[in-house]
Amino acid sequence: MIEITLPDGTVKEFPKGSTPIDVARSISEGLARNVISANFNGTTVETVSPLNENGSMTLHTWRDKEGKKAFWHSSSHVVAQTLEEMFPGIKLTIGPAIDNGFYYDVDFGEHTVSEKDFPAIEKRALEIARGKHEFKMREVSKKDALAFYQSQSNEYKIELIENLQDGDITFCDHDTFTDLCRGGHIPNTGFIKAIKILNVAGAYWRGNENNPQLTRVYGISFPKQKELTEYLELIEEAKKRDHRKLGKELELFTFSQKVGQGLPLWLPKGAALRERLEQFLKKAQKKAGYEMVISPHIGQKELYVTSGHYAKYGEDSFQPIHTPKEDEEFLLKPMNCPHHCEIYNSKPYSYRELPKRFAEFGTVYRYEQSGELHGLTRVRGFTQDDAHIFCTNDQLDQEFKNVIDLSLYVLTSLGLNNFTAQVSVRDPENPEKYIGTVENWEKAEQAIINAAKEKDLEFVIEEGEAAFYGPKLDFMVKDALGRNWQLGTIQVDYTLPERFDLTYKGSDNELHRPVMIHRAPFGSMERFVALLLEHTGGNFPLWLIPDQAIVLPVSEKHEKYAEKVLNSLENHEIRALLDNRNETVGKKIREAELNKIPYMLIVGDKEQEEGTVSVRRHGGQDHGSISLEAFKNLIEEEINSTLKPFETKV
RNA sequence: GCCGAUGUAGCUCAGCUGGCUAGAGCAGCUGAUUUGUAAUCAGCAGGUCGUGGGUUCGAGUCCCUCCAUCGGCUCCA
Repeated sequence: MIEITLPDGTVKEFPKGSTPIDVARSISEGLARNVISANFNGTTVETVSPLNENGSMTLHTWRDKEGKKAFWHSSSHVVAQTLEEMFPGIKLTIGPAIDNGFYYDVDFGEHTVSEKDFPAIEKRALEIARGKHEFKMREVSKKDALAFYQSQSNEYKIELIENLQDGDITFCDHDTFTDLCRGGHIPNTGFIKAIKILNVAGAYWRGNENNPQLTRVYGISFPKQKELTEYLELIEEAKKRDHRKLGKELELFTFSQKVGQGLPLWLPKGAALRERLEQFLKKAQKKAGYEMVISPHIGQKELYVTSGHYAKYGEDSFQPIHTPKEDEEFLLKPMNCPHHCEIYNSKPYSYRELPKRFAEFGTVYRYEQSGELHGLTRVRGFTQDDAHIFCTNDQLDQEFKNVIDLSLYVLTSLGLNNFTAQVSVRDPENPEKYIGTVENWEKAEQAIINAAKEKDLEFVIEEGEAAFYGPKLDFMVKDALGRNWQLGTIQVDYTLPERFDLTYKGSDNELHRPVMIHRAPFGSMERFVALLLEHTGGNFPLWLIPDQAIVLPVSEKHEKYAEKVLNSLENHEIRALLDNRNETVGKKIREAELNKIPYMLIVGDKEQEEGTVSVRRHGGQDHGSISLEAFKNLIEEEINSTLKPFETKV
């Protein structure tokens, strides 16, 4: 007998050789039917593999993340089998589960696969699934594994196997299909009731652009057809929140081929919205002891050679600007830090004056690869809500924590509560990607981790995601389709102060090197507005939205009164429009709804007589006829309930 | 930059296997209507079919170049 410990702590005895499904059956028949994946002593095991020792077990169904992973991974096997049948001679590489579905990277050789092939692939894959073929794992010697893939001339699998230890190699068989696989499958293919091939895309072998490019086939599968339908509907709904679509509809920003790709043009409503965001942050920053500075949009090439940016990005940047004078070169500024270092350098500092906190809404230009540009989230010209804090080593910890507070204030004030905090550190494999001493890197990484811990911030550590000059704490937010974007960032930097020879006079009357914190709570105005659009669907908080109210006169007779109302709103600093077109009230309401204007003020005979406005909230809620004073209070209350002032200890 | 797809009026889209002066709805303009909580009616105007080239008697439709956009990959100071 063996003892199995379940997640709730209970221990049950089973005959040696029992399977996770047997364990599930001991709990309930229903669970036994639904269990599709299991974890034994911390590793994923097959639901049908015999257990021969004591241990702790977690069972997974479609409802949890691990279950979905097994489900989608298994589906990738079925799709791979289908592709191999339909396109003989292709070379399979890897096919993992992802957050939403799975993919398989395939070298299609002579074949091409396109959207037209999807229905046929889906049909055949489902046929295979219906066969209820069991997934069976078996151990294979390294020699046999290599021989298997040599017979298929599959250099990719051979490369994978060569990096594995003999004895650790397993194959998974189902139906006629065999794949190199470390396991984690559903019991059989019959659980898969719906399969959708979503798209194909290029992907480099092992993620390296010097390697051959494979075709990545993305798909998703479900245990019920209905769930697939619902998923596809969800995607359609999400597309309606696409910031590119909303930005156009709400007249916030645009792009022009003539101006150039990746160079956003902010329209009046968008510019006003952005201005409001900037004011919001400036107010908080003032409280937090920042001083505003301004620096030019270009700088001498030497400036970026000093900072190290030129060596790192010079070739891939906008190329230098030349002047009538020979040998004179300027670069469009790709970041503000070197300028701020020189601002710091404009005078000597005593330790008593630190920290210095220089803030600037600095517009920068980066020549992003054309294929990377994406709406307002990835552009070539953008404005960072940048600031650089110059402080002593002793102040670093507190300063960093203060910046975390400010960043959290920004995110939560705007309702972006579903962020992930990510500590981005060096890639230990590629030290040549970074500048600065190992000692300083360790100090900087430790400072960030300590501050994040002290702030009780839940965070993940990502290796290789650091900036080339220092580690950072990033706040990641997902867009409507679930893609992760970096918004706020806080970075600790010991390197630039060295390179720019920044100093301060300490209490010991000696010169010391300050530490530098780079930070941007929004990240960039462009990306922040984009994510905010996708999260709110264009229904911005009242304090931020371009037009807060619109006055809708019932007929021409009420135009005078409507103008009076508008005037009064303006006097109360309520941003309002007047729709005095010769249209029906129904139509004006419809358009105001489509334009997502929060409050519609309908004025007709009744309101004119009583000196009131009939208030309709976006979405249809009726506040009835109330006085302008009451409406003003309504707006004020709503704003005060969402926009709290920044509290700080500084 | 790479792989794949897309590009017709301000917007959303139709235009079958190449064949008369390229269509619709919305938006716009003009006029009528004077409207009470998500579309009043009529008329008018609007496109060198992303760009340049080619094939053809004939190209929105087929082929090539470039540009832009979309989905990924790589990159992201």
